[in-house]
Amino acid sequence: MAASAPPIALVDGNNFFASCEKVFDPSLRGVPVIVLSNNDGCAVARSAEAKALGIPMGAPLFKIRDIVAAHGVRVFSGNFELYGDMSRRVTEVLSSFTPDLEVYSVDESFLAFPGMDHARLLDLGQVIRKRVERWTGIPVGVGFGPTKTLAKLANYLAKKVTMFDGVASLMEAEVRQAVLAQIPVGEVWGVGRALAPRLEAMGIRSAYDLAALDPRQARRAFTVVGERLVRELNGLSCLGLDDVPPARQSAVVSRSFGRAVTSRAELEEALAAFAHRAAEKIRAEGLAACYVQAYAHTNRFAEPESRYAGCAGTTLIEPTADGGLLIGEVKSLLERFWRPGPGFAKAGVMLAGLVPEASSMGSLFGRPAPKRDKAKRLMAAMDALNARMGRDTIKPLAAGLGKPWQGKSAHRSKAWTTRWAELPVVRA
DNA sequence: TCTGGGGTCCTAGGACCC
DNA sequence: TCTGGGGTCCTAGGACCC
Repeated sequence: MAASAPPIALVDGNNFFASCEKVFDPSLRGVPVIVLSNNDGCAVARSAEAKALGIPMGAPLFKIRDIVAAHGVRVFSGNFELYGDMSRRVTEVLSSFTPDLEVYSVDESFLAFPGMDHARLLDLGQVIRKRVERWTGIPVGVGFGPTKTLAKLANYLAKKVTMFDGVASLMEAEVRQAVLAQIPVGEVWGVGRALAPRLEAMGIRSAYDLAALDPRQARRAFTVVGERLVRELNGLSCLGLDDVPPARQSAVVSRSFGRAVTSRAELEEALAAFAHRAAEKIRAEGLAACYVQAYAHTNRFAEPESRYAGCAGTTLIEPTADGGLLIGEVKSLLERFWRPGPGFAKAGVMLAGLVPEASSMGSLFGRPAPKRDKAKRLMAAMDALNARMGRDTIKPLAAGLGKPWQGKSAHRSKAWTTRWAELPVVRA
């Protein structure tokens, strides 16, 4: 056999958001738990017990009220501050195993183990599971493969097949031969809603069928994405491990409203709040934006005749991360697409064309340097205070005090780990 | 009554230039 | 009558991911 590719592990949290809630509330053990998206809209995480009740991923809460009531399902509003912090803790534990780590999402990381003996991988996987669970309280699954795509598939098996006890490996070609035919093609990482039916129409039903496709044919039918899929499934690594996260290209802040917004002043306030938050995000990464866009639309499930979507964007004279300036921009953008009448259900602000702040050296037409520097110091002071005292300790008035447009969040748990006032209390 | 948010990559097609 | 070809850049939109 050719020198095989170094093992890659995919480690991910089981039912991550639901597990985070369980860590801090012992009464949730053995009980069905769901976590809702923003605005208490859909179930975005389900504990094993909730899955067993047949609650589908992404189910709108109003459609599962009956199941929730009948089985005493515990319902939580998304507490993303908590999940973010728990995610950071899990990553910290994982980095005790290898420096070669890519944080792929809030609940998933790829880890590389070059030179590791394949025979020892399953044991290593169990050690990882135990350490993460003991140190953070979060149960995880581990999948090993010579490529990211195969590591993802192995992770799928680790969860799906009880016998694997949370750890599986697809390092060996013979194992893949035996197993891939059992996996529906739609489970392959990168095969989504649109691609799966097209593949099935071609008679490609399993991961095995897809792996057997001629890469050139895959490219013709499904672009380079398809070709890469086929190669990755055959153990040829096309997707490297990014241990340094690539610089972000855009930042979006958007929200669904708690109720339809019909007042222009309210919509303007919401957009200002989003612009403020988006500016905060890019400042935290030392970036500045060259382009800003604002948008708002009515309920996307409404009758087509009554729908309206407005959107406007502008290129900035000089890159900026100044919240005050960006708030001014979105206000004038709103002027371009505002329309009285429709009740807006959701709005958002996008900052794009992000560049390192240091490279924004101003322009002939930009603001004079002293004014710009003053704004910069103001932003830095605000960020420092908010970092210490908690988000929105201070914020621009334009971003609103009342927030009548704010989404629903009726079942929020505490920010147990990130706010002093909400620290759990232990009684002996 | 009630249906998330935040990203990336890829392609097609138009504008523009030589 | 006849009306190039190729490259680049930008944007919009689709698909995918979690």
